[in-house]
Formats: sequence, structure tokens, C-alpha cells
Amino acid sequence: MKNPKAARLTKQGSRRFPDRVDPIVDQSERDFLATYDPSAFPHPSVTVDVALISITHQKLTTFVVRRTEYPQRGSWALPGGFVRFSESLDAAAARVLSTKAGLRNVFLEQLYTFGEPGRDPRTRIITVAYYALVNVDRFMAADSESGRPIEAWIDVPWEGEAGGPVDVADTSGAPLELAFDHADILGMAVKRLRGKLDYTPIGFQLLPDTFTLRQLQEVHETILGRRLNKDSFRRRMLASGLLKGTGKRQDEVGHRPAELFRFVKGAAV
Amino acid sequence: MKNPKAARLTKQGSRRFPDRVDPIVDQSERDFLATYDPSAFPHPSVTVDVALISITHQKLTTFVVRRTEYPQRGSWALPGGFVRFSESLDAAAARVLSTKAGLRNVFLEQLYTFGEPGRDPRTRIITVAYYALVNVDRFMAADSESGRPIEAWIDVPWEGEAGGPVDVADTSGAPLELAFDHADILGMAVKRLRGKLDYTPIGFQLLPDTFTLRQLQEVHETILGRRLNKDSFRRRMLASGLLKGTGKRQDEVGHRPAELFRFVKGAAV
DNA sequence: TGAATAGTGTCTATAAGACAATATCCC
DNA sequence: GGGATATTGTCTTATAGACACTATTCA
Repeated sequence: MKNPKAARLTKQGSRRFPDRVDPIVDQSERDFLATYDPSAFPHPSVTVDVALISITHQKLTTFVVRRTEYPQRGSWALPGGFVRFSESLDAAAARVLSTKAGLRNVFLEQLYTFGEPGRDPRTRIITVAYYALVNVDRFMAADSESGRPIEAWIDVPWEGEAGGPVDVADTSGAPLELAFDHADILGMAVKRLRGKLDYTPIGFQLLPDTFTLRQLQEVHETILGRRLNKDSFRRRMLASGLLKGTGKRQDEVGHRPAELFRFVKGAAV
Repeated sequence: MKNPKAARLTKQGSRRFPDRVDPIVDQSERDFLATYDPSAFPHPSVTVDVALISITHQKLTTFVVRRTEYPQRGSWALPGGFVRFSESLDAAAARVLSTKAGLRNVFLEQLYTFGEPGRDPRTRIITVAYYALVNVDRFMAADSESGRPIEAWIDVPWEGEAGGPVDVADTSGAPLELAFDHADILGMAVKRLRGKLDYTPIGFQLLPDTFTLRQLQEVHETILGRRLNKDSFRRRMLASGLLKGTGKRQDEVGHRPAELFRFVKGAAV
């Protein structure tokens, strides 16, 4: 064995990686590790949880799966799973989304890492939360191999970017009890969305390929939880250079049809 | 044993928590765990790394510690450490800051979680990165029990919020080689700072208790990496309600002294 | 033709940038 | 007084909000 310090690591680690040394190495860390008993202090587990966000019926919507086991059996959870040893965090989140919702090539971004020791009553589980955005068609097509995923409407009890947990209800309006700290994760996702909307073209992720200016405005209003000035919104969007008119128009709308626009690739997302 | 599934968990875990069950429970997760060999797939380790940011000599500055062990011996690293089993992530970051820099009651916020499988050559280490802000006096007083921490000047090779790794140099201008992905962590910290500056009073964290408008403007300019319009900056700050004049003035400045202001508590940070 | 929304043009209020004029300190 | 920066005031320009008016589709 090249390095005697390996013996201080977890048995698991030392069996598999006899040559590895302390990951962060300075004196105080070594002191800590010298007195560190891996059987007394097992490693935390690491999971990813994904808040899949869409807009249905003019409401912010997410995708929850009913828990079939204790604890919190019967409550609703975001799709999640363990991070595998040789898999990046992004890849783990994409895998969860693919496995549990059948979705690939989705806008997916890391949100925040939740690690309160008591957040899961069984053991220490640190979860890296992600959020994903899909338009209503892809959202409705999302399915789960594992149970009865449902569309959950998000009710945000705070304004602006104050932040905090949110409430969710099913499509009949009945409240859904969220498992663990998933109400906080969803709240963080809404806060992030509101913050990013001002300076990134994130709203397009929630719309079909072509859309009208009013549809885009409704997306923004739904995310922000407040009405926007129509004239100003229109001017800003057209001036942004992010939209390109298709020349085509809506049809069968019972009034003058609006022009359909498309998102122009190239601007940062 | 109440639950037979516990036998599938890691040996470490099952010794300590014989009754715990699968953390995220649905069919596909159970399928995964049923074929999951804990000795073949050891848990990732979890650390925190803290980018301690200040402004010295009109430059963005951070605090790095020289590595005394392989790998990357001799390169420079952000202070970091393992997350203990019963310690929150925030508490771990505060502990690192206290232990390695002697700083308490510091502005400290979670930044991003870095978890590429190859980011540490020894084993899988997922790190939850934090950033902390202190004014120059506290920064200069920061010390480490473990080695030779130094002031490192940050050179940001991109504009706006483009993001990406940054370079660092010592106070003589000589480049410092950063360990692992710490250049990415610092880059993320700068990007976050630039983004937050527009709508949060984050600049006050980098200044002494009282300060002039020009000093505040210089902080903003240093963070943003570009010059700001003096008149407009002054008007915006005074109109924000975040500043309160103290009636006192600078002295010994060789020109007309400016009024000293104080940050008004109460606005969100 | 009427209902309903799309799209255009104009006016006003507000904020930012530019710049000039004055104030106040130290030397 | 001279040098230097603070502070105030004014003008111009860009953008947001408000509102009136015209355009186009379907029923």
C-alpha cells in the first residue's frame, strides 16, 4: 500500500481504492480524518430529485409520483433516484427524467442542493435538486413506469422572488401532500424561474415550436404570478431579437389571428 | 428486522440503521436497488468547498491554501472539508470557514454542486460549493491553522455573465495553479455575484460599516468588471432606500471629503 | 355586421447618460 | 489660491405604461 492513510478511510473505500488518499488535504483535515471512525459516521447518500415544470390550464404544473412505501406512504414526491458512482449529477437527473417520465432532450438545470440532516427520516440523504421545463404536449405525454404520476398544480403563496415552499393540488383542486422537503424544492424552482425570466429566454421552453406573442406573455404572467403590460411586453420581445416571425398565423380562433413566431437560436439559454 | 429490504443496503448502513428502507421508493427504484451491489458501487463522498471572496487593491480576491499532498501537490485549493453525517451543508461550510480562515458570522450562500465523476482523481467526490463575502479588513485577518493561505487575485477572462473558469495570480502577478475544478467554482462565484448585484444589496458585504458612494461604486465596478456611470449610480443608490447618511465625512483624503453612508437593515439580502 | 383580439401610433412619466456649475476639503 | 473630488442641477435620450385607433378573422 503506497499510502498508509488509506487505512483510515471507510472499509468500503479502502477495499476498492487501496491507494487513494485524503480528498482534501491539509493539516486540520488530516486531524479530522485521523479520529474519524467510518462505522460511526457512515457517508451520506446522494440522490437527485427533478422538478419537472410545465404550464397547463394557465397554471404552473409539476409532475409527482405517489409514494407506495413508508415513510410518508401515500404522499407525493418529485421523481428522484440515487446518483450512481460513475455518473455525473447532470446525467443522473437526465436518467431520472428519462426513466420516470419518458422524456429526453429536455431543458434541465441544477437548482440547489438540499441536505438538512433530518430531511429524510431514515438516514442522511443529500439531494441535488434539478428543474426541467417542457411544453404542455410533452408534459401530457410524460408517463411513469412505476406508478400513477399526476399533474399537480402549483400554488405560490408568495410574491416576487420572496421564496419559500409552495402548495400543490390535483386537477380537481384537492390539496396534495408533498413528501419530505419537496415543497421547498418546488418553491426554489419557481423562484429560480422568476429570476431567470428577466434576462434569459426561458419561456420558450414551455411553448410549442411556434407561438403567438400573447401566448408568450401568458407564459411570463403565469411564471411571475402577475399581469404584464401588453404594449411594453410586445415591444420588448420584438426588440430583443429572440423572435422571428414565421409569416404564418393562427387559425380557428374566432377573432383576428395573430402571427406565429419562432424562437431564434443563438442567444444564450 | 422490520423490513427485509434493509439487507440490500450498504453493509455500513445496515449495521447502523437496520430498519431503514429505500430512500426514494417506486418500482424502478426498487428494481435498481435489487441489483445494486454496494461493494461494487460505493457511495460518493460529499464535501463542501468555500470560495471566500473579498476586494483588495481594487481587485476581486479569494483565499487559497497550498496542497501538501498528492494529487495536485503544490497547487492551490479553496478551503474545504467533508460533510459530517449529522451536519447540515450550511453548517459544514460555516465550519470550514471558521476552522480554516478563522471567520464567523460571514455572508455565506450555497453556490452550485460539482459532481463530475473525474473531478477528483482518487474517488468519487461530490462537492457542494459555497461562496462567502467579507470586507478587506476581515479578509486580511483571515488565517489558517493548516498552512500558508494566500490572497489570490481573480482574473475573469469573460464579460457579463457568460461564465466559465477564471484565472488567479498571487499579489506579485504570478499565476497560481488551482487544484481540481476550483477554477470553475470560482468562476461560478463571480457569475453569481454579478447576477445578484443588480437586485440585491450584496456589495455592502464587501465594505466596512460606513463607506462613501464612490467606494460602493468601486465595489460594483470591480465585481462587474466594467465602469459605471457615476451620476446614475449615485441616483439609483440614494433612491433605493438602502443607504442612510451618517452625517459624518471622510477625513485626510486630500480633497473634499465625501459623506459616509451606512447600509439600512431591513431590505432582503 | 358584431364580437373579439391583433397590431400601430402617440403621448406621458420615469430612469439613465452626459455635462456644467458650485461646494468643500487639504496642501 | 490650486488641486482634487463631492454634490447639485439641467438637458437629452431611451424605455415603460397608458390609451386611442385601425385591422382582420369568425360567427
